[in-house]
Amino acid sequence: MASIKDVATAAQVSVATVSRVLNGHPAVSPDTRARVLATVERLGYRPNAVARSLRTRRTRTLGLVISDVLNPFFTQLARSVEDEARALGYSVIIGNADEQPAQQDHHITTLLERRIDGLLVSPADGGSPMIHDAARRGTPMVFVDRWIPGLDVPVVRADGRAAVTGLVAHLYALGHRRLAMISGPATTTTGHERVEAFRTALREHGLPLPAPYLGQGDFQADSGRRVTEGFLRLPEPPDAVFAADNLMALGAMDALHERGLRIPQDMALAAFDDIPWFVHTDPPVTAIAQPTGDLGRAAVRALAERLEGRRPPSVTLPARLVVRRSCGEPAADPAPPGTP
Amino acid sequence: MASIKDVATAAQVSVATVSRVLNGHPAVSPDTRARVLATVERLGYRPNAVARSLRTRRTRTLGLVISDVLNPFFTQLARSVEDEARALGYSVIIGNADEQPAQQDHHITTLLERRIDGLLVSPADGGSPMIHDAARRGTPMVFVDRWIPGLDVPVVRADGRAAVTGLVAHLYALGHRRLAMISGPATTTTGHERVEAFRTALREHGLPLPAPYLGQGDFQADSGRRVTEGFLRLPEPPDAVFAADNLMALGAMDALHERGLRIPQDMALAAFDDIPWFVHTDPPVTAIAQPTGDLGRAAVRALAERLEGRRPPSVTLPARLVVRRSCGEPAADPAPPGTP
DNA sequence: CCGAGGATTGGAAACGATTACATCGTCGGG
DNA sequence: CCCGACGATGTAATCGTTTCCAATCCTCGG
Repeated sequence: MASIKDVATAAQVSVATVSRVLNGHPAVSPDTRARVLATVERLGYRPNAVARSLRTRRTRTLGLVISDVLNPFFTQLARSVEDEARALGYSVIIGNADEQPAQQDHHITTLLERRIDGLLVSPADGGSPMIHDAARRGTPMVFVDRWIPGLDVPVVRADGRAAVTGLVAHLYALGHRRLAMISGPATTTTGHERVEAFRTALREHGLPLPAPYLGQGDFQADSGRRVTEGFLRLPEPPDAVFAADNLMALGAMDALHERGLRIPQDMALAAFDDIPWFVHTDPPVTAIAQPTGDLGRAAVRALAERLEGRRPPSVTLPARLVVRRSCGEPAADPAPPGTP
Repeated sequence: MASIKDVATAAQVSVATVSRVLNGHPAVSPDTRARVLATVERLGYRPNAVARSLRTRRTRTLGLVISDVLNPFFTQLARSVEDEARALGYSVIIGNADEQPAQQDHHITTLLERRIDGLLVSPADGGSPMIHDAARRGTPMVFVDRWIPGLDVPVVRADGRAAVTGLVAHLYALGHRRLAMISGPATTTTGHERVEAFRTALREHGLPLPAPYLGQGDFQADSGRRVTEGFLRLPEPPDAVFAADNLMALGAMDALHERGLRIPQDMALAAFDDIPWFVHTDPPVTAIAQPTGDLGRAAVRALAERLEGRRPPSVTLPARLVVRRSCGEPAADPAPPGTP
């Protein structure tokens, strides 16, 4: 493959001049520029980003480590991250941790070896030594959605507490009193936070959250199914289940359908994270929607600021309740009454 | 950040020796090795993959250009590609074309500049000059799912024709006679091929495919909705619709639900591409399932072979019909009667 | 006791760009 | 008429590795 030297030779100029033309440096005479460009075209020359990065010590690449590509929430996030990054002139390398800390660390390692300019992470666990390490060494970093407490790293996330409160009120109003929850891993901030919000909201309505009504999931569909089956075996099963993410809600639906139970008559169901398919499920699922696109874009912008030397603040955006039919009657139409 | 030179100095050896230790070269004495490794550890040294790639002219990175990250089919594909690539020691950079040739070319350009070792593409259109160019220059390349005719590039894909025939038979058996289709862009091979398979299958049953019953979509949900609305405005609307991908099927469901029409009583619906959510929609959607994971893995293996200098053959795997309830009664259980 | 040959190790040349600095005309002002 | 400045270009160092080749030091057989 042709190198800058080949172009220089063919155009009868020095490599410095070719480089200047390619980088739009002003100090090049118009006809030299034209000659170089013509030669570039003729040889089909493509600059070698590897060499360029070695010299400039910048790759114009961002790393994004997410916990699960198959989760539509993260897919949408990745999508908006990529869009915004492209607009800012960056490429994105996505690493899928699959909710496994080991894989997450593998990705972080290779991303750092590749000398990405900055890192966007939604940590799969609370204490990855690799992330601590990266943060300590000053890798420009921003957390999205989930974060690790105690690190001086900006966090871009949605606050679902108000929406959870709204959801509990909604369930209460519909007559549900035995509310259960399928939680995410306690090691993730979102896993922990959503449970706390739920517990608090229940307390405000004078409802308990007995231990058997709090099932431990791992944000994957199977765990939702397993926990739901556990609920159903209880002497007094809950009459409403709140899943801490969309995949576990899916698992819960599986379990209920399998037993021939109807939603919401036999059991109400709600989920954290809204996804396009929730409109089409049977019944449509009431969910708490995060402003996913905004999260991704804000995270990239924050990271870009860090790369320019500034210290961007954390960003918290509101989530909102989207009422559909999986908790009971109302829902004349899918217009969201939740927080704005 | 510490470089190999720093390690060499600190360990009192030459950079050559450090490099040998790092690459597992045998000609290093055990205690030198130990000393170097200790130093690496102490300094927290991370090899610079950029410099390494410049020297070795390999990046151990594969590029994957897909047409739409939000489409679960491609997400799953990306997932399996990444898994297999990781197993083979490669990283993957994903580029999302969003069904836009311009964005596709942008991604291919930057991937080539980054000197990825090989390229996996599911082209968004039929004639991208950029792809032709890359192929002509000998970039190791493999097409997945979609391909561009006339290029000497291996194709890894699923053949849906048998399954489409099965689907039409299924619809016919259920009494549907006015079958319509929402097709993908004619410029994509899959778009074209699925229509032809459908048309052929109809002919075998003595059914016509009148022009108004063939709606042009673009593989995105909105187009499915739009085309379906068109069908409904026809003097004699179809009684069954086959969408050429899952997103357009989603759009079709939207359109039908909005008008208060029931599936399958008012209109049967089937889709190409099976996705986890089709089990939970109202009603569950009959679909043609591609062996997505196998496709991704086979594609990576083919590309890896090309990188080792061999010339892997194209691979075609069968798709199969998964009968659910969106076309009519039967479906005692979701066991697929289609092709094996 | 000597040279061959193996085991270790170091020196230095790439890889393909960017960029500080030097060079060389040319030209306008004093 | 001379000088400093400016515009256009070239030279060469540099980024952090890998790897070819040579040098060194032993060990051992003859």
